[in-house]
Amino acid sequence: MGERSENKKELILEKASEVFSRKGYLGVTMSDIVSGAGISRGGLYLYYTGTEEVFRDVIEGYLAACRPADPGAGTPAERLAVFLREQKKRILRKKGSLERALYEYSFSGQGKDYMKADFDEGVRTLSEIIASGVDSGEFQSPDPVRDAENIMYLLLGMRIKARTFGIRSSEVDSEILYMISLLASS
Amino acid sequence: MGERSENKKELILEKASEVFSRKGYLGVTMSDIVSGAGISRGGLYLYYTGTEEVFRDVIEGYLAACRPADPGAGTPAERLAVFLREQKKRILRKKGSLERALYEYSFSGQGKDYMKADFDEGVRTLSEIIASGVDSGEFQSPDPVRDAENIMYLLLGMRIKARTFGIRSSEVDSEILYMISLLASS
Amino acid sequence: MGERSENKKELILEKASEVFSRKGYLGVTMSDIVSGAGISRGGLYLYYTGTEEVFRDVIEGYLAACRPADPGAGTPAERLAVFLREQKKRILRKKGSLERALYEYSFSGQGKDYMKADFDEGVRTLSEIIASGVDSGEFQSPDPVRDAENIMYLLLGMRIKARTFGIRSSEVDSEILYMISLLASS
Amino acid sequence: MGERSENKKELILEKASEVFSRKGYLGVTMSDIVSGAGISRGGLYLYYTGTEEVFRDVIEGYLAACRPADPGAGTPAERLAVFLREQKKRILRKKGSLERALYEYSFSGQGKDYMKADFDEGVRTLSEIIASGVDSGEFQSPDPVRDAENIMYLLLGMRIKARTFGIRSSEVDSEILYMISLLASS
DNA sequence: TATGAATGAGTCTTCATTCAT
DNA sequence: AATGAATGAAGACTCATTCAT
Repeated sequence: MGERSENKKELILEKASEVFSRKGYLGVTMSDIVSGAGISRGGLYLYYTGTEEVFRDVIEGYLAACRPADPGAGTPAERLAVFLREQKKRILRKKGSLERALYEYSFSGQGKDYMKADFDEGVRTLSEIIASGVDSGEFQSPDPVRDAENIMYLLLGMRIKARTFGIRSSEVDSEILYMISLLASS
Repeated sequence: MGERSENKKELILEKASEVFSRKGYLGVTMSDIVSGAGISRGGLYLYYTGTEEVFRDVIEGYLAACRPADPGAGTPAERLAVFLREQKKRILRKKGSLERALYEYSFSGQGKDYMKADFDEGVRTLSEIIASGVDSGEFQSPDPVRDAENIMYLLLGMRIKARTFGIRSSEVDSEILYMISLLASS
Repeated sequence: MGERSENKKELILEKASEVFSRKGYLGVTMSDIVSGAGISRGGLYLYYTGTEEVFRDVIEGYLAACRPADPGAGTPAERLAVFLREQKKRILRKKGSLERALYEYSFSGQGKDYMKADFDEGVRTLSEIIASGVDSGEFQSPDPVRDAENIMYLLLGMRIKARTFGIRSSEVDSEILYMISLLASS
Repeated sequence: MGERSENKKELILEKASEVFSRKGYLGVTMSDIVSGAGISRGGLYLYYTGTEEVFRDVIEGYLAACRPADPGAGTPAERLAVFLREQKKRILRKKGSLERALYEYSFSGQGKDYMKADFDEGVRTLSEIIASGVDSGEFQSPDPVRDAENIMYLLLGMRIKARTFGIRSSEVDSEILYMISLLASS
């Protein structure tokens, strides 16, 4: 029955993820989550005390899935390419993207700061890749952390633009190439 | 009478601006706007049909005030400095900032796309400055529009970060110096 | 319109009084009060924030109406008779009695202690009557306050009995005669 | 099995008694009873059909424990003293007192009338003690039943006062001494 | 016997919007 | 042009009760 609970939670999260993806965070009601999740109004409260709690589970799953962008293996250039490819996917993702919900939640200022964790994690991974690239002579960067932050700002900006007035795949590519060109030791 | 109406609208917008600044877009109710604006519940409907219409007037004023970043005079380097100084102010602004409301509104996908207009406007101004700098030999840039977009992404990313998990003045400065260094013809 | 508000409040209190009288305090919902008071669900909240607030207004009116048991004029024996006659009415009252609601509210321990105020008020009035009777030689009482308390306990006990398993008018009379006989200076 | 059932019932009643003592009758939910009684939600329904049925078992045990106030032996004065000492205990009892729940239940008018049975039982015991005291010349009482009822009203009033706005031990003593003094054949 | 997940009705509360004045 | 009382439709949450296991 712990088993059954987990299954139910899975179902709820699946539906909830779809809802948060479609409606963002602030506009989502318990009813929204309930309808279609094959569960009753009251039943949802057996698993979650409110929308925020549901959202936390959903967003943690989402961010965890976004994260493993660094294989940890390969040359720095390869690792960077993998990282940026994943980021591009995240920027362009239509279905199931929780970016809007994430921003609405973060703006609301309540609860955990997933955006900060996400940003910091990106900076950490990226600066490590850049630093090792500098060591190997593949990259040039007077300040790997600064360059990592710089790239994260760019990616953040593109994610926002993608969710509001859209972005084309080619635009993302263009920016990515630019980032790489700056790091490439000429 | 038309006169008096305009005065009333001014009053409403003033209060509404404060409310949207504090609570974002989605969480604002007609009551929020009414209370303190010196107008009655019903009276608000004589001027606006709902929160969205109020918001549109508010945000248009806000964005207009953010815009005049290019004096149009001076050397390209000076014009760029002015532009970026204004952008920095906008990023760091605490009181009266409508960034959160703007993003929530844009995410919601209804109505006019203020973010696109704002972004495009920035790209236009900036690319023009860069292009003239290239002409004068002050700047180097193989593709002024691309560089302008690049800078706008960075600025957008910083605005978001500032509203969610905070940004320090020195971080903004660091990024701005970096942008300038890239443009400077070495 | 202050006028209209007051009228509306009157209407609400009238209906609410009937409801509290019939269902006690704990079982009463906002819906109970709303239905029949000629007001909408939401409308009630314009006047009261919840059942407790309504109850307070209702019970204060009720207790005020129960109180003026002492005319303050006449001989002590006459004043005592008047006081006890009023108390008897209160004990036997069927329609509109708020005793049950009062006890449920007092038991719940939240908010103001109307029972204590009511009891103390009774002791005060009664002991004053007895004391003046002792002065005039009509009554004998070694300790007027003690006798007043004694009588209030009896009355309280009878009120409770009346609301739970009933009391007959003759039983009340019998007890009242007994009280008087104890005070009468033989 | 019947054995085991009885054990389960014991457990339920123990916990339920604590709950009713703390929250009265009307505010108690099945969840309240279930939690801590070491029984499941559904399991409770195997023994009881709802809170009222549980309450009936609980209150019957409580009243039975309150009752054996008359040892049936000793002089009438001794028996009276024992009776009143037990009543005083009941009035002042803090932990485990079910008076509030009893009144709430009785007021609600559903089900058996425990208060009546309790009151009548008291009158019966007391009038019998008084009558035998009159026979032996220890007491004087023109109407033992009337005096018994009188005392029961006083005790009832004090129990109520104790549960609502409190009573001091000395107040109870004072009233008890008064009762005795009235009965004492001068 | 026993479990505890699940249901759905009921209650509280808020809010956009209307309307008589 | 202006008021603010009033409405009714959501939305959040709780609870007695049922039911598959």
